[in-house]
Amino acid sequence: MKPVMIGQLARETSTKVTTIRFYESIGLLRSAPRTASGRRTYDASDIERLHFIRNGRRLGFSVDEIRSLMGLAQNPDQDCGAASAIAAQHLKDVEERLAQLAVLRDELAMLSQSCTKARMADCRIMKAIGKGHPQADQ
Amino acid sequence: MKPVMIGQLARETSTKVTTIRFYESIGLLRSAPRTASGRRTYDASDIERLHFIRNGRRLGFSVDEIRSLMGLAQNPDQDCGAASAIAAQHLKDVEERLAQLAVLRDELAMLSQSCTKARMADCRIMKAIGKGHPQADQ
DNA sequence: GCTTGCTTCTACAGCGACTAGAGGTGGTAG
DNA sequence: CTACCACCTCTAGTCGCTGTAGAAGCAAGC
Repeated sequence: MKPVMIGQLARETSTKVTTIRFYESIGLLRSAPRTASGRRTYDASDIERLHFIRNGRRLGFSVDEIRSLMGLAQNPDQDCGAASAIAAQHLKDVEERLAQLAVLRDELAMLSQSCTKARMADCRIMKAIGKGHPQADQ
Repeated sequence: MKPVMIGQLARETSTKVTTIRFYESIGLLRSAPRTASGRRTYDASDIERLHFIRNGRRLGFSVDEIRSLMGLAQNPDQDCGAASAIAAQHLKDVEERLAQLAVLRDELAMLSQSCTKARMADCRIMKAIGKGHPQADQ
């Protein structure tokens, strides 16, 4: 019930103090009320909100997406179509990156396998990376 | 044989002009010799070098890794153990990211599936992201 | 009341790998 | 001669933080 200071909030949400201040500076968290000596104080709703942000980030949502989601939550009676659309789009993005990364991995695996422990000048890895033009000495 | 200007180099390597200048500024490309009027000129070896850089980047190597690889290539008689170590490490990193991303995808897929087209206030997606603390109104 | 040591404060710079823009010069084609 | 493009430099912005410097607040022990 009683308000906590920034360090306590940081501990409870596994967030760095500097990150909390950063979130405030970009308007993701409200401007926290201050004590007489200027220290930020937080209540239960701030903790909740920061949990939401951190979980959102952990799930790979951008700050802007999180901002949108929290904005949508302001209208509790609206249906959640917009929110689920954001989540669906994000899932699609992640799936795409996953596919790209898998291609990359295969390419790198081939590269690594091709190594014959040669001299640098004959290294297949170097040749593979340098491809695009056959080697022209000098 | 004849030297080319930056635009031509950009076209041949599918690189933006600004990126080429950026690579020069960070020492990834040499300081290109200039014409009388101050324009950069490039020869075949620059094209080759830039191909190497672009392919390396496409494969996800960091600029520093590329720098190291190109540095190693200066000693053509050394064996390529160091180069293949860089590649192997990078492959490992990619595999790790891939695994993390797969976990993320699964989590997001569950999230998306859980949507019941409810009011925002009852949205399961929002609740799942906000987890960490049960909702306390106000 | 003084010191110690932790927490908090502000303000700003830095990361990586570019990208974009402003504002200007050089060279050439019609 | 003028229009147009390619090129130049320099600076700032992107994203999501992280780290630093230097000052001040605050509780506890002596």
